[in-house]
Amino acid sequence: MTSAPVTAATPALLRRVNAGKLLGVLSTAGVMTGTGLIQATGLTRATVHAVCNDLIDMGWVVELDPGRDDTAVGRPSRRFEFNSRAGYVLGIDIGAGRTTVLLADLRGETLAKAGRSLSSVKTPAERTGLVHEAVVEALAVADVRDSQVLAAGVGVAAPVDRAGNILVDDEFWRRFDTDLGHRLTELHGWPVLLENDANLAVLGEHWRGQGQGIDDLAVLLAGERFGSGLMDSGRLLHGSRGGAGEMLYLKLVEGVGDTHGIARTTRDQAVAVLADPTVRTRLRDVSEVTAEEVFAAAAAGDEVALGILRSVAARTARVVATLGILVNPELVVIGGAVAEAAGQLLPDIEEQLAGYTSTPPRVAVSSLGDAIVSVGAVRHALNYVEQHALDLVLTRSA
Amino acid sequence: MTSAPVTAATPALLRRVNAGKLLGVLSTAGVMTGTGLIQATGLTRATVHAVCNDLIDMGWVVELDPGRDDTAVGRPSRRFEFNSRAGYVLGIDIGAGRTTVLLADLRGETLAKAGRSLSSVKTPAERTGLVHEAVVEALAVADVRDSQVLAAGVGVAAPVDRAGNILVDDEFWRRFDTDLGHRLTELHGWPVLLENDANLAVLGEHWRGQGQGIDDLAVLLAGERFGSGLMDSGRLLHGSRGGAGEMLYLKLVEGVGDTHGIARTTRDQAVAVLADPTVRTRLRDVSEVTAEEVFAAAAAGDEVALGILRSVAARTARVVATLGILVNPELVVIGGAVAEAAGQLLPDIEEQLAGYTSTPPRVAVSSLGDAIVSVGAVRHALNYVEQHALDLVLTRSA
DNA sequence: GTGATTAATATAGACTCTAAATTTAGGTTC
DNA sequence: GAACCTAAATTTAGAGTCTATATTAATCAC
Repeated sequence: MTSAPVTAATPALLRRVNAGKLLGVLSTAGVMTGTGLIQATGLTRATVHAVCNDLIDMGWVVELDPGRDDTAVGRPSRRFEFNSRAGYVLGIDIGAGRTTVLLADLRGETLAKAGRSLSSVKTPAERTGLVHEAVVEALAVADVRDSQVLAAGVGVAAPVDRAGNILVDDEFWRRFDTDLGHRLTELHGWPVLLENDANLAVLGEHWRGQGQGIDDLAVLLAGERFGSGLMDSGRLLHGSRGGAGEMLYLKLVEGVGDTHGIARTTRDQAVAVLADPTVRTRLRDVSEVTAEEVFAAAAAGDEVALGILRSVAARTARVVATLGILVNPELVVIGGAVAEAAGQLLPDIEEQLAGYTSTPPRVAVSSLGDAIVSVGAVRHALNYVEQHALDLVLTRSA
Repeated sequence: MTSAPVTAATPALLRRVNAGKLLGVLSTAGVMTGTGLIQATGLTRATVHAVCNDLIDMGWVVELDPGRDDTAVGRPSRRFEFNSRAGYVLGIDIGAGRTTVLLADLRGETLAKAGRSLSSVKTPAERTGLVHEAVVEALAVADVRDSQVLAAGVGVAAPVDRAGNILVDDEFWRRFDTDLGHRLTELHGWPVLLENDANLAVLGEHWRGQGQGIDDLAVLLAGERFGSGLMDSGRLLHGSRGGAGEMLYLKLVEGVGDTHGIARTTRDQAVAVLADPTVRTRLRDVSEVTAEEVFAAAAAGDEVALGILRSVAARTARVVATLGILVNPELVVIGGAVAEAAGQLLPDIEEQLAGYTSTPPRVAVSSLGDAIVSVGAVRHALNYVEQHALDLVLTRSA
């Protein structure tokens, strides 16, 4: 009835539980004394020391010179610190036009970043090759070897089931390498954890973005196409085929009609307006009509641009409303290529949103920029490492 | 890092874990021998016996006369059985027009059922009074006392947060007694677990309905108003203010426009059609136009009624499509007052659904009838009991 | 009855934790 | 620099839990 581990509970399980707890405290706190750990965990000194010795042997914890925290009375404490260099993780974003690789230590601090454009990619093999190049570059910058990488989180713009399989249902994604994960493992040896990009985005925002401390959270990737990642009670929603957060239903939403994101809609509307030669706007002066140009013109007071943005905001509000009502997050974070500029839209979006529900979610704009997916990928990899910490054998060279 | 209990793990935790595991096996299996439990849990005979003795002392398990399973060789085994009468639970559905109470044993078998019409209720106190009456009746029928009831699950048609608070945002619900839970606890003494009715419906379908074994599940209550309960990976979605599954977004969905359910829409469309005196249909013969009459007429081949149902099916398909795409359940179960009749709509709904997504959820009609919420309420109460089994003190009179 | 078979019971040992007594490594004070 | 103070480390004893193995018990077959 009560949930229980799969195997029988033997005395060794206690040590495992307590080691996990202690490691959890150490991984989020800084340097800690034995006494500090006693207070944080409720364990006895004898146990704390025994567990710490185990963790030191395993390589997860290092012991510093004895010392004290200013107040200097009594025998100096043993001081323990999480060994954030016991291993490394990779966070890889494989987008339509670009791949971004982050290398991080076990605290999630970024040690290196590398990227490659994928816009000219023709075959899956080419794409894998460029990802490989970026990974090699990132590892080289930080002087980290493959054997020290404990896991890699990889985000792709396709549904991914809970087992990490890329599910391709439409023609577009058939051009994608669904075996990407195995290829990377073959090349480098580390475990590859595939996940949908919007799902990783919500992990990223929950960890290091606007959604910190908010366990009912949605992220709306709003660049060229709308996509969303959903979190309820701190847990990522997946759906039966990895499709949770899929936005195709927008075709059925009045005033939306398709899954085009903010950037694309802004561009399309600008082009449509400019087709009328009598319309006067500074948008005529730009060499190419892009969303950025429209945002800039609006910021400069151009009435036509402002009108377009009002319309885009109204449309976005409807998207947020549907998500907000059905899934009921506390906060919806708007991310993706246009996130920064989308700040201009916020007041309009919030105003419109109030018209659809009396309990609208809060809306914020991502501060993670184009790293939103790769940061989430790092978090995804760290989750895996934390889950398996006591089973992993570290390469003790670190 | 690894999830761990709040308190420090002491040797007593092992016994707790193993007791929980053993109780879980016993509560789902029937009579089990010591050897059977050894195989099911991986524990040693010594441990199994020690734990069983504990559980017998606590009242959760009863020991039968030694005996054997046909194959008769060797010393007879001790035989253990989950004591499904160690306590009882209530499942209470408080709907707009009616309250239904189920009394069940700890295996979830229904022992008594009672109900009261709430259609003439004017005040919260009256409603509570009628619920109380129904509870008293159910307990009396099965000769169960309040002190033997371990928990009651209560479903209401309002958002309920994770702490069990009814959240009233609109005027309609202000007429509801948001303090209902405390009133019932005062009256009877047992813990009251409030939950949204559609959320309970999905628990019910997952437990004893069409959704058994399906962990990504949605239930669409489709009677007078659409409401939904969502489950991802076996876990109920709540949202930040208990609003997950809220259908108000349907106002924004083309071809839907409001949250009216199948019964109401069917009725409304029939009335609209009949307003044209030139239309010939057997619906003119009925004394009052109801959804049931339209379904019956359609079943009898009435073209006008069939046309209405096609339209209602198309509308319902859009509702299912939005849910199915965004949350991606494996199965959507249609429940509520019209569930049985809605079987007629299934082929149309499925056909339309295929037009909206290439990976539509399966659609089924609930077989739990009007007990869908109360059955879920029983499951909700049982979940609570299982969670707290080893902390509860049973009234040993049972 | 005697033997075979299966399970219960008893005993010894290992691992984990807590709790309390003892020792240690610094400071401070005179 | 010796005596004292303090907080932490270390040691020791004890209790709870599990496994593993040996012993005993109950039943059936012959």
